[in-house]
Amino acid sequence: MAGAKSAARTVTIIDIAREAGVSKSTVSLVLKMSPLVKDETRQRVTKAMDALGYVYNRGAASLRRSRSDIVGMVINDLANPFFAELAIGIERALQNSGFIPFVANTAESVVRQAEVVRSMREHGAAGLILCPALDTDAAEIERLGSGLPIVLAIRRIMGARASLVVSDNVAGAARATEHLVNLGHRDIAFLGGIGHMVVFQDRVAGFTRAMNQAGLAVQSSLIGESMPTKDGGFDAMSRLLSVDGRPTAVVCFNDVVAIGAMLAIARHGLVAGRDIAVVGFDDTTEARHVSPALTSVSVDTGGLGERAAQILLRQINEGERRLDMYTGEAMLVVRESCGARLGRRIAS
Amino acid sequence: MAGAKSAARTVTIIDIAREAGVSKSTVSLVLKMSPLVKDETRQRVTKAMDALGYVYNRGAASLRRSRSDIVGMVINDLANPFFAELAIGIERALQNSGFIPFVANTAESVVRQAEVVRSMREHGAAGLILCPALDTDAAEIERLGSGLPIVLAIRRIMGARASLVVSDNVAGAARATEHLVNLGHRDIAFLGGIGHMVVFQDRVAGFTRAMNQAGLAVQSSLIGESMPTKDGGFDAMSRLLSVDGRPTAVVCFNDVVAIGAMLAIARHGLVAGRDIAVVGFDDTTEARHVSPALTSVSVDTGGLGERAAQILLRQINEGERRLDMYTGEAMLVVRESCGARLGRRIAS
DNA sequence: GTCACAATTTGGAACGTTCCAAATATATAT
DNA sequence: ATATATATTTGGAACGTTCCAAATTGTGAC
Repeated sequence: MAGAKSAARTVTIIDIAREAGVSKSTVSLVLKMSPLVKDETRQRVTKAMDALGYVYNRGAASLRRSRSDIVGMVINDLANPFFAELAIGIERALQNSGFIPFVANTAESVVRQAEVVRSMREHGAAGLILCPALDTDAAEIERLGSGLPIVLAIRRIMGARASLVVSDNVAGAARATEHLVNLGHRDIAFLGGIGHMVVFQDRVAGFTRAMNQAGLAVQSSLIGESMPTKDGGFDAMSRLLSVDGRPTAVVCFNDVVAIGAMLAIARHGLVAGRDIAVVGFDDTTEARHVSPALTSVSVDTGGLGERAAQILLRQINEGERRLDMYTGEAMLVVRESCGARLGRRIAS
Repeated sequence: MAGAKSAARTVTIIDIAREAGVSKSTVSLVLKMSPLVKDETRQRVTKAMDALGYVYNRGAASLRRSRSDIVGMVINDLANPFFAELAIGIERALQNSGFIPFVANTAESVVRQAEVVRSMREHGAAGLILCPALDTDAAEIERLGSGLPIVLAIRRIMGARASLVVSDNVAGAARATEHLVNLGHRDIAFLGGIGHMVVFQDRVAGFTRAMNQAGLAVQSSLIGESMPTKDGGFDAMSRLLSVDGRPTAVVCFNDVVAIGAMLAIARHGLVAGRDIAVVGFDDTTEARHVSPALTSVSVDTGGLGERAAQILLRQINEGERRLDMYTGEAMLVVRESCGARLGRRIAS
């Protein structure tokens, strides 16, 4: 169809102009939907455009207008469903904004992170949504972001001057803990995550607050750090189980840790939700899929992403210098792994 | 630090030239690592660059050279860990190629797919890796891709003129089926997937071939279509279980379907791997995380992604018109859900 | 037919880079 | 010193768009 164009020189606005018998300026006006151009002209131009198979050159355009329609989205671990959901939320919110996201995965590498951010800047990104890699500090953020609007998502970074979208980790962990307390648990452990992550600190803080409010002490032996992965959760739980006076319930750093922990529980011949109550954090889709289904703190991941996008857009469009901060609500979703559904209350 | 530049006009190659006392051409040479420029000059220039905080404008560059370093990556469902892994594989292979991926999620919408592809072309993408949305046909591919190198991943599309990277669905399904046959199963069902997906057809073909080779008939009642989701798998399995003469084993369209099926099995008071053997397809990370661990056909997802990227790069760099096709090997990974680990052979 | 005004259309001159042909500097041989 | 070759450097002229000020066309009133 359409006759084989051989040499394939790119079709430009000027070719269209010639074909439609107008000037390039007019074509440009048509392109930007200007109300200035007469209807009949507009039609002639659009006809010429798809006759020649024109494709708009955004690069050239943003060179001239010196602003682009690209926003960067830098994710520390796309393989993690939690961050994938976040990314999708961001994309959704960007849908009709006139901006298009540039996604990159850093795999928790600060080096790679610097590379991709640099590349995004070189491509003229108008702003950045960043889920910082594990060892990113405020100085690094400053270095990376200098000048362009940037919103940090999920991982708070002490001292960083940037907008922020996080979930209410303290309240969420507290709520999960309270729930376990109400079910009659007294010996409750916190499992997984590494000490220098702010998210970890926040969640432990919530845990501790709820424990104290219930008049319970938090012994340091009941806070078991680990990598925030399934294997980490498995190991940490195994350690906990091999010791006398094991807890009757655990609040986990996140869902993957919780799932690892449940595996360890099963490996010890115990049943999660019956012998030991487990609750996770983030409420990823996996939480629903494991068996027993995981009770988890839901943070409306997609919603956080959308919010991050909105904040970024506002910052870009209004040239706001003010830093924004949004804390998403955390709700407990009760399923089976905490034992509540069994009507069972495990006394200490 | 670095003194507040107020008006923030962008720093260009020309500013650098002035600062370093050379011409813009020289700066350009430095930028492209040309061996032509004298070492001492090069140093002066680089110094000027980070003194002024220069950031390269790739847009302008690719306008002039009329080729960009962007490749598009269009994924039908990023929330699905399988495709997320694929995406990561692609990104990894692109890492040091000088190209940077532009990722977009279509959420199985053909409309959205057309939009994002268009946007990528407007941004000058040099090529495209496309995991087509569900209802994409050859004509649509033609429309979208016309002109630029494009490789289709995972989902084959009848009649589409494009390079292709898929896993060996026929052999994989056959292998899974044989395994069940060897364990003594006679009544084996195929579960999940929808009839007009080519992937479905291929996997059913492999299933049928293996059954026939074992002298077993495939009754149509034993092929249960469903959406390729957890819920779909749950429903299809439930249907199967409520009927007399239920199968003793099921080959599932993919892992999510299998996980849904296992849920249904549990709901019926049965145990997957003991009462009914289940095998999945794709071997996503989830397969390892469920309990009982899911036996699945592994397709080296990341590897497929890398291969797709390689093919695309070759096509771009060598301007090859020839269409490439790669079929990734499919291996069975035996875990618990098929019962093999129990040493148990379920007689029919 | 002329005037004033609104509605359309239109040539350049940017935007920040690369590329080419040509200029200049440096080294080497005479 | 001169000629020759080699190593560096350098002005434009693109690339495909937008924007501005100015030109052209159309309309209605006189």
